[in-house]
Amino acid sequence: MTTIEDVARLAEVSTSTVSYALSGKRPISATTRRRIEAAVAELGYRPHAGAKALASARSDVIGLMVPLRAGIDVTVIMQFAGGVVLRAREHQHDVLLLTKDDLDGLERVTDGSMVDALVVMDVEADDARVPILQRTRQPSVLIGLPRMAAGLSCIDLDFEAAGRLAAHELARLGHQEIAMVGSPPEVLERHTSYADRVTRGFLGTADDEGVTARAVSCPVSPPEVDAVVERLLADSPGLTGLFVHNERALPHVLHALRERRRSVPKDVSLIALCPEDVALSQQVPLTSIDLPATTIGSLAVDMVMSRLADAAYPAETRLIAPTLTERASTRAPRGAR
Amino acid sequence: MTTIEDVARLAEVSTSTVSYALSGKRPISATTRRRIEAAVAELGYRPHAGAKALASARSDVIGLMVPLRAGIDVTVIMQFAGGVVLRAREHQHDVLLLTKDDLDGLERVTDGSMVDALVVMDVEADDARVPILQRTRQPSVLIGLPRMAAGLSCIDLDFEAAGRLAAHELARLGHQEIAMVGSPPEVLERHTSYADRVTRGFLGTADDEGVTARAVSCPVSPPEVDAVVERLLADSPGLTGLFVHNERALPHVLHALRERRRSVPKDVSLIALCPEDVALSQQVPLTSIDLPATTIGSLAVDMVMSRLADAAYPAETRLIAPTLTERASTRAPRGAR
DNA sequence: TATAAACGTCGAAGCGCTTCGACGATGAGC
DNA sequence: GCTCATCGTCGAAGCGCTTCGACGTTTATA
Repeated sequence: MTTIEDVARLAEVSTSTVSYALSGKRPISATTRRRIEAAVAELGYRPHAGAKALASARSDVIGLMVPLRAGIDVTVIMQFAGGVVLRAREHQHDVLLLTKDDLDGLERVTDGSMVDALVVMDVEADDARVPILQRTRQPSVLIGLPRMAAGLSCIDLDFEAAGRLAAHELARLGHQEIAMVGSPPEVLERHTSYADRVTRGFLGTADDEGVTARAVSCPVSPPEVDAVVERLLADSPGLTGLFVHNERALPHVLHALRERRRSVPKDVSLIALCPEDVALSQQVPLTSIDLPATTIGSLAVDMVMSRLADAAYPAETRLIAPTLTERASTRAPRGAR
Repeated sequence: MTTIEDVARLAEVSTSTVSYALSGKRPISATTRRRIEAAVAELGYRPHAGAKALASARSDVIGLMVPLRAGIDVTVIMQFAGGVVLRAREHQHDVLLLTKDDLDGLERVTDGSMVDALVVMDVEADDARVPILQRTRQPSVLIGLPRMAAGLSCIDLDFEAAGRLAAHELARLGHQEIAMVGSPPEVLERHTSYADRVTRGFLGTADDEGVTARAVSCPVSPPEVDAVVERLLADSPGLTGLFVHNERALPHVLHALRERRRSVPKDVSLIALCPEDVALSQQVPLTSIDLPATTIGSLAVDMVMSRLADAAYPAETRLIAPTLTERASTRAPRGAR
C-alpha cells in the first residue's frame, strides 16, 4: 500500500504539505503542488479511508436506509437510490446501504462514525428510526413525513397536492363519479405517510368540487386486483374516472378494465401516480402525475450535505409540487358538456 | 463520543484488555469480561469504525457493485442486493453501494481500503472491471461469467442449463416449433454473459431434440414487444411453445398473445425465466424456471467471506442448477400424441 | 523603507483502535 | 519441589492521516 509518506518522499516535501495540497485547506505554491500531483499519479496514491476518517472525524460516507424486502414499488426505490448515489458521488461521498428495519445497524453506523449523514427512505407516520436519528450527531433527511420530526429534515413529493391535482383534473374533464385505487392494505396499516396524504387530498378536493369520490385500498396480485375493480364497478355504476396510486397493481387494473369491456379512456379515464417510465410502459400511455424519485433522491443528498457543511443550517421540510402530464388515458366522459 | 479508553477506565482494566475481551482474540477471565461488558453497556460504547479499520486493516465492509440505472430487471437486482445485504450482516459486515460503471470508484474503495471484499453484479463477457479486480488485494466474486476470470470467483444461475431445460420441457410436452424471446438488444450487444448462455442452451437442446427453434431479441416497450410477437407469429405459423427470458417484456408478450387470440396455454405454451414472484404475478401463473436471486446473493457473500477468512481458499465458479416449476402456462399442444 | 499581513512549508501531536511482547501468577508434569 | 507451558493482563508501538502552531519569506501598506 502506498501512503502519504511515500508521496511526500517522492515529491520531497513533508506529509503535511501533501495533505494540504490534496485537501486545498492551505495555500500551496503551484510548483510544489505540481510535484505532489506528479508523485500521486506516479504512485497511484489513494488515501486510506479509515485513517482519514480517524484523523478528520469525517468518513465521506452517507448511509442510505432502504426497504430491501422486494415487493414494494421496486422501481421507485431503485430510482431514489440511483439519485442518492449519483448525487452523493458528486459530493465526494460514498453510500453505505442499510436496510430499513435494521435499527441496530442504524446505531452502529452512527455511533461508530461510519457515516457522516443519513438518508432514510420509506418513512412511516410513527417511524421507530426517528428517535434514534434525533439523538445522533449526524444530520439526516427523511424521504417521507413522520408525524413528529423535530430537528429532522424531510423531503417528499407533495402527495396531498398530488391527490388534489388528480381529483381536480378528473373533475375539470367533467367526471362526476371518481375513485382512487390506493396502496396495498399492508402499506396503509403501517401508515406510510404518503398513502394517507394522497387519499386525503383526493377525497377533499373531490368533495370541494362536488364530485362523488371514494378511495379503496388495493393489493397487488392479479386476482385480488381484479376483485377490487369488480367491486368498484359494481358499487359505483356511474364511475368514469380512476386515480391509481399503486404501481404494482397498475397493469392489473388496466387488464381488469379491459376484461370488463371498459375502454380507457373511452369509458374510463385513468390518472396514475407513478414514475414516468412506468406510466409510459403500460399498454396505453397513461396520463400521470410524475413521482420524480431520482430528483427527490438527489435533493435529499443536497439537503443533508448543506447541513453537514454548516451546522447552523436549519432542518426543513420540502414538498415537491406535483405535475400532471396528459397522455392517452384521460378525456371527458361521454356526453359531458 | 465514548472510546475504548472510557470503557477501560470504568471497568478498571487496560484498553488492550477491553480490545481482547471484545474481539475474543485472547483469553480473558470471566469476571473481567463481565465487568467490561457492563461498562460497554453502561456507556453505550461502539468502536470507531475508522480507527478499527486503520489498526486492523479490516473495514468490515464489503462493496456491492450494482447496475443502478433503472430499467434492467429491477426486481432481480433488488433481490440480489437483498440477499447480499442480509448475508453480509450475518457475517458482521456492512455493504457499500457502488454503481456498475464507476470504475474509478472501484479503485477508490479498494486502494483506499474502504472495503474488505467485493460482490460484482451484471457482469459482461469482457467486463472492464475484471482487470481491476484481478489486481486488487481484496477478494471478489462476480455474479455472472466473464470470458476471462483468472483468479476471480464467479457464481450464477446455470443459464445454459436453464435454456436446455426450457427447450427440453417444451419438446417433452410435444411442441415441435418453439421460440425464445430473449433480452433487449442493448443487453445482447454488451454480451452480458447470461444472455448468450441461455440462448446457446435453448437452441442447442432444441436442435438435439429435433425441434424447430429460434431465438429473438426483444425490447421492453409495449409497442415494440407487440411487434416482436407479431413477427414471430407471422414467421412461424406453427409456433406453439415460447420461452421468455425478459422480465420487463413478459407482461406485454402475454398481452400481445391475448390480442391475437392466442390463448396461454391452449394455443401457446409459455415458460418464463424469472424470479418466482414475477411468474406468479402475471395474469396466468406461469410455468417458470426460477431465478433465485436472493440465494445467489447470499452465496456470493459466503464465497467472498471464505476467501477473506482463508487466503488459501481457491477461486471457484459455481453454477446453480435451474429448477422448473410447472404452473398454468404450459401443456401439450393440440393434437399431440 | 520599515512593518504588518499573507504565503508556503514543516514538525509534531494526536484521532481510537489492534496487536506484539512482556511479565507475574497458576497449574501440570515428573 | 522444581521446571515449564498456559493464562490473564498490561504497556507501548504503531496504523495513515489531518491539523495546529511555528517559522522563514514574500508582498503589500503606509
